[in-house]
Amino acid sequence: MRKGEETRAKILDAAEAAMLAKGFGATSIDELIVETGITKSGFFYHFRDKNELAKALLERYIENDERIYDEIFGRAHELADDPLQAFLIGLKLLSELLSDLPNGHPGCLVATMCTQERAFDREIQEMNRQAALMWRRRFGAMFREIMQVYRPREPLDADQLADMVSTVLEGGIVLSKALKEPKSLPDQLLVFRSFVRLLFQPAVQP
Amino acid sequence: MRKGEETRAKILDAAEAAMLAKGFGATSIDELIVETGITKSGFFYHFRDKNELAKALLERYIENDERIYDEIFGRAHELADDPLQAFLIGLKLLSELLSDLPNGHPGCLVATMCTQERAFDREIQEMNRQAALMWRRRFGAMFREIMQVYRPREPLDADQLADMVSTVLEGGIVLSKALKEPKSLPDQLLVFRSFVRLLFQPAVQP
DNA sequence: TACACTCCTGTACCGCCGGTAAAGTTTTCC
DNA sequence: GGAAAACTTTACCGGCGGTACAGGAGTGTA
Repeated sequence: MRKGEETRAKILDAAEAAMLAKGFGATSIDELIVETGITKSGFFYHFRDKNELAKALLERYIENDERIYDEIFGRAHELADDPLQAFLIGLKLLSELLSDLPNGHPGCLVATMCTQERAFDREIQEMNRQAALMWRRRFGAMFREIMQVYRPREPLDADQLADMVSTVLEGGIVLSKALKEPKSLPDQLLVFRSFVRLLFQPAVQP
Repeated sequence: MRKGEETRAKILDAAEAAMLAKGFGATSIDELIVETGITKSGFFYHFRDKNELAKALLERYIENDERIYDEIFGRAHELADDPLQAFLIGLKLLSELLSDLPNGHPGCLVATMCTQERAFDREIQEMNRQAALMWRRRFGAMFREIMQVYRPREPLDADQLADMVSTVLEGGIVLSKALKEPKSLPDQLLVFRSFVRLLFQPAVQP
């Protein structure tokens, strides 16, 4: 039982790296079993087919993603009581974490599965949707907290602002990859951070 | 000659739709020739291999993309002399254009080829990079114009702001697809528009 | 009118890949 | 020690990307 999960994890690790680099279709089961040191039948013992693999992959990815956000914004809330300050600190911590990735962000599985949506079944598309909705709920709650203390200078919706976090992250990943500039992603996040600060901080001087 | 270009265009049309929907790997040449009403040999007469097809596809896509931006921001500059107003009008026009797409944005080829980068050769990766750099130059020039008239309230770099346009577009496309909410993309663009207005418009009241 | 050139079709073939089937073997855990 | 889990082995299938090459139809041109 323990051994099985280990092998499964090894397959998922290899698959995740390959899928993020080459996409779903270009990642062959054969290459995964070579990298994992397993036979083809061994692979199909763990996953009924490639779609099942994709599902397991996405599930694990989203869980990990949530864990990271929990940690970062949890830490941010320890460092500041004010909801705006906590959020700004969270964005900074996230930007620093992304800066520290040596080869840049490896890519977002949600995004790769969105840009290849018709290659996956409805269940996966629904998982993707739920992931995006969870991001909206998470950051939306933060913006609503902030709005109870600060009045935004522009009448923007908390959910739309929350979506902007996801947008900047997903867009920043794409741009970083296109430009081959890993710094772009953390930089874009800091630009967004400036916007948020500008939106909620009271106007300075007369 | 005329006939050949026509067939070529038909292949590219079918390929673009399929690639944006399913990705590169999941799009088979066989399905393209069925849709185009051509034989397999006929396909390989036009494109040496699948990578050649991808290259032609990307080239055409980027040209069209540039044309659209030329039109929209050209029109915006006709409607306002002030560079900030022109840019804000341009974003609004772009948002409206994206709102009018009945099934939402079909996806960005640059993004799909970035999220599957290792499936393509270096030439394509370089084309992608050049496309992102052109966006940066285009919007960077606009922000520099704006900055000659308005002082930003936060010390942000024109190129980073330019990249933010690409980020919001690419990220908005991903989010729209994930959420299955076509409105998200134009909405996110309008949120960004509010940020730009906030950044450059002088503070109201003492 | 003939030729050259573009734009294909037809046929036959190759190896990789996703997937199936089923029987057998080793490893792990209780 | 025995059952269940975790595989291996072998054999096979059809689809797909790609190659090779011969042939043919339509078109502009000398």
